[in-house]
Amino acid sequence: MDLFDQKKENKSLTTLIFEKIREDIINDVYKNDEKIIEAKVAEEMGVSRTPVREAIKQLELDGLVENIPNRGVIVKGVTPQDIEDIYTMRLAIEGIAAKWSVERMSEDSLKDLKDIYELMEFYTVKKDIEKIFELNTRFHEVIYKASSSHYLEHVLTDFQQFIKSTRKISLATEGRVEEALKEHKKILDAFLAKDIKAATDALVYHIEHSKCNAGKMIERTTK
Amino acid sequence: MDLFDQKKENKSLTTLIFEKIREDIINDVYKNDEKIIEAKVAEEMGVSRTPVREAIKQLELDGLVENIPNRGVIVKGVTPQDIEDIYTMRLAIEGIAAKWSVERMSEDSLKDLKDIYELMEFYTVKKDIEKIFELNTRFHEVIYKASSSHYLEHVLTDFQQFIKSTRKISLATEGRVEEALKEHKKILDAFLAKDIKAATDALVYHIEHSKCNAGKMIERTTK
DNA sequence: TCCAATATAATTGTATACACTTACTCATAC
DNA sequence: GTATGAGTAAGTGTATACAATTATATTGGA
Repeated sequence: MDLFDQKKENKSLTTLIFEKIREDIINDVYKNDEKIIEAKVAEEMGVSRTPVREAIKQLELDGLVENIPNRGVIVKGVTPQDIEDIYTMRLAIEGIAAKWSVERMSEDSLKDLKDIYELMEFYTVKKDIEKIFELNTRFHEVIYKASSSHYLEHVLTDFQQFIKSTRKISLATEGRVEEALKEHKKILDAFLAKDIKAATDALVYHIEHSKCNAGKMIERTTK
Repeated sequence: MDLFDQKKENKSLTTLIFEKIREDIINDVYKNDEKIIEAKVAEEMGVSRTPVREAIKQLELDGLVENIPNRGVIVKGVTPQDIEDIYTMRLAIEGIAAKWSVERMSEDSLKDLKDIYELMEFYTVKKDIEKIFELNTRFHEVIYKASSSHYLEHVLTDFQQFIKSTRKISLATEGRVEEALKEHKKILDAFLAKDIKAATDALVYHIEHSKCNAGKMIERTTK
C-alpha cells in the first residue's frame, strides 16, 4: 500500500486514511448512502481497524458520513445542492474574511501571497492545471489565515475541501485559468494596497464567478 | 462513573466522552494550551483509551484541540475573540438560513416551532433558565433543519455549541429572558406568516441583541 | 409457501497489548 | 556550573482480542 510512502510527512495513519476517504467521498468514489465497513477498508489499505475507525469518526463530525449506532456509517456525499449552498455561505463569510485579512495581514503573508500569485502566472502559461489548483487553494488559505480568526479559517478551509471536486472541474474549463489568474491579480493588488473595499469586491467577484462557472459545470455533468 | 447511566440513550462511549470533553473545554474546565493525556482521561472516566482517543480525534476536527503528532493534543479553548468572530459569521449565515427556512419549512416543523415557543413562555414565567436555554437551542435548531441544507445546519449547529457558555451567561442577565421571549415571538410570527423579510429581520435583530448582550458579559467577566 | 424461531455469521464497540516516539533523569566529562 | 548522552519512564500510535449487537441463514411447523 502506497499509503506508507507518505508517512515521511509525519502524518499518522489515521490522518492519511481520513484524507483518503474524504477525497473518495468528495470525488464520488464512495457513492451516497453506501455503507462503509471498517474491516473492509482496513484490509484494502493493509492496516488494522483502529486508524480506520478513528478516521471514520472524524468524517462523521465533518458530516461526510452518518453514524447509526451499532450498525455502522453510511456515506453522505456532497450533492450539487450542497455545493451550491456552500458557495452561498462561503460568499457571505469571505466578505468578512476580506476585511479582517486586509487589516491584519502581516508583511510575510503578503509576500507569500505575492509569491503564490507569481507561481500561478508561471503555471498558467504552462497550463499545469494540477499545480494551479493547488496554488489556488493555498492562495485563499493564506488569506484565511491572515484573518487571525481561528474559526473563520476553519470554516472556510473546510468549505474549500467540500467544493474541491467542483472547483477542479471548473478550473479545467476553457479559458477559466486565465480568467481566474486575472481575478487573483485583482485580489492581490487590493491586499498590497490594503484597500478593504477593493479586496472585498475582488474576492466576492472571484467567488461569484467561480460559483457561476461551477454551476454551469454541475448542470452539464448531472444531465 | 455516571457516564454509564446515560448509555440508555443509545450513545456510544466515544460520543459521550466527546460531548463531555467538549463541554469541559467550552466551559473552561480544561484551560487553554493545557495538554490532554489520553490515559489520564480514560482512567478518570473509568474506560479504556480507545473511546477517549476517538473522542479526541473528533475534537481535533472541531478545532477544539490541536494535535501534535506523537506528542499529544493541547486544548484550544474558545476565546472571547473567537466568540465575537463566531457571532459575526453566524449573523451572516443566519440571514441566509432565514430565507431558506421560511420557504422550505414544513407544517410539522412549524408546529414544533410553535410548541417550543409556548414552552418557552411557560418556563419564562417560571424563570427556569436551564429549560429556557435548552428550548432556545432547539428553537434555532428547528429553523436550521428547515433550511434543508445539510451544511448550513451543520455549521450553525456547531456555532451554537461553541458560543454555548456565553449564551448561557447572557440569558442569565436581568431581564434578558423576557426580551429573548419577545424576540422569539417575532421570529415565530414571521415564520407563521411565511414572511421572509420579517423573519430575516427578526432573526438578525435577535442575534445582534444576543451578541451585544454577550459582549457586555464578556467584558465584565474578563475584567 | 410462508412465517417464526433460532442458530450462525458479520460487524461494531471496547479493552488490552505491544511498538514506537518523545520526555525526563541523572551521571559523566569538560 | 553546564553540556552531553545513556538509560528509563511516560505517552502516543497501531494491532489484536474479545464482547455486544445486528444481520443473515436455516430449520421446523402451520
